[in-house]
Amino acid sequence: MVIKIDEYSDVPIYMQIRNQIVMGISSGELKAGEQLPTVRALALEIGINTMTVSKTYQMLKSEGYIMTDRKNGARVRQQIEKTGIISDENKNELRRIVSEARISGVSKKDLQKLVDEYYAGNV
Amino acid sequence: MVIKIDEYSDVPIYMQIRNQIVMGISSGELKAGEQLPTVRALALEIGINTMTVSKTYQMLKSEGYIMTDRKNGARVRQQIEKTGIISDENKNELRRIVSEARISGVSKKDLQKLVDEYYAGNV
Amino acid sequence: MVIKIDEYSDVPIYMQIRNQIVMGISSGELKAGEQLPTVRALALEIGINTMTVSKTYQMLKSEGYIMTDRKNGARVRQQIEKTGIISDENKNELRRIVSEARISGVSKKDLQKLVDEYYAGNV
Amino acid sequence: MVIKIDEYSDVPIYMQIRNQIVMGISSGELKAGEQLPTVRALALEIGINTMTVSKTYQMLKSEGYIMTDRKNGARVRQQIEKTGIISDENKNELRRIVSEARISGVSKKDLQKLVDEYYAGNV
DNA sequence: GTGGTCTAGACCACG
DNA sequence: GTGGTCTAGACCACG
Repeated sequence: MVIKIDEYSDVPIYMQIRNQIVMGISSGELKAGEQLPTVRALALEIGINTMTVSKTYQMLKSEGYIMTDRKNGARVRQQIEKTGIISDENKNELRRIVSEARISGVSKKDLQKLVDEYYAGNV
Repeated sequence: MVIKIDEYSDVPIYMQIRNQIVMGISSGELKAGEQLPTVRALALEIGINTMTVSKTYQMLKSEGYIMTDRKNGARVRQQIEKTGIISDENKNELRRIVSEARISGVSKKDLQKLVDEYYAGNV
Repeated sequence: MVIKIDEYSDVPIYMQIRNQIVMGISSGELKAGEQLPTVRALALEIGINTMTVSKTYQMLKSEGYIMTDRKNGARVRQQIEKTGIISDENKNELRRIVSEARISGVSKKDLQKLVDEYYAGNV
Repeated sequence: MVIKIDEYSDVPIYMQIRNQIVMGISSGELKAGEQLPTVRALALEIGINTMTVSKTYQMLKSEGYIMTDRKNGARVRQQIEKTGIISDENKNELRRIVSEARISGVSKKDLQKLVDEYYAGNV
């Protein structure tokens, strides 16, 4: 899986990586149990500091998306907890995005289509 | 329209206000041409620095949501440009949210329902 | 509140600080809403790097014990969520400690007395 | 006695094994003088490196929980020293756990009940 | 070889 | 002035 950093983005690098990995898991590009690159390898590949990647992995770990062990590096968790809940923060963000789209004249249908695509993972 | 600041949120205050005004416009709570409170009044009401509100208004203006004139203060724009486009940033955020929801076991139907509600503005 | 670091401990520094702040909140030494020292001030006082203190504050924040904002620094949260639950990790640790104490010939009464004291916060 | 490794835990494997053996001794599941599996056998059973088990046994030996001889392998010690003392580290950990539980709204009674259960060994 | 921790130092946005 | 992010570099325990 290829991680791409947008250096002009306001989203911190460690968060950009985190988001792409989460989207990779959701789309199936990253399978359960699959090995992630080592901290050093990913840092080298992206051209950033190992601490930054480390921060990403610790975040993903505390969120329950991945597990790390010193022998094998990081792997996608086999069983990610299915709470069935959308966080208040994400609801708020979703509402903001939908609102902005609506004002810009985007139809509800187009929005729904986008959600469909992202949910299916064919992006 | 009542603005509520979440002091626990990581979203900067000026952005929280901006988002609530945008959502107000989308839902129809704020009509086209409607007067917004003065920077000073809003700052006083929320209990924050006038600079922060000023930053919000400048942002809303540059985004084309509101217009300001010396006589009447800030008003919601009559004609907000309908580009029919969702920004790449918002698409990315939407995809992230959908991905996280999907992994958490939220059904596509529930997601679509949420989008419906936010689009309709009955929140 | 005075933070003391044991440099010979296996517990990471950021965790030692975190633990002492949590115990301070529990004992009432740190009141709800009370200001914590700034990242820089605490780092200087303890003689460690600001990053390490920053890590502590971010952890306490994500755990819901404190809140941070750029204007006022860090403060103990007013409302800490009362789940009424002891984490599996803590249960395991507790069981380990009780087991070791029991083997060493510590009476159950003495253990209970210790729990009493720690619960009351008179330490 | 069955040893179970939690691969998601931050506790090192050699420590997880050590803790389970100590808890086994405390609960009576492992009797004084009882034979422990050989390093090789246990490593094979758990599916880990022999070095890791070896580290566990060395630790248990230096702590006075087991003794090893060339002929019989490792055995639970007949006379484990009853100092009647809880180490400062364990006291600190206990205090941390009690503090976290208290903040979470766990009653002292529930905590004491847990200590009772762990002390009795009916877990 | 792996992730985890820590330092010294820097720059940034928010307010 | 505040917390947040990032770098370059180092050392450590685990396995």
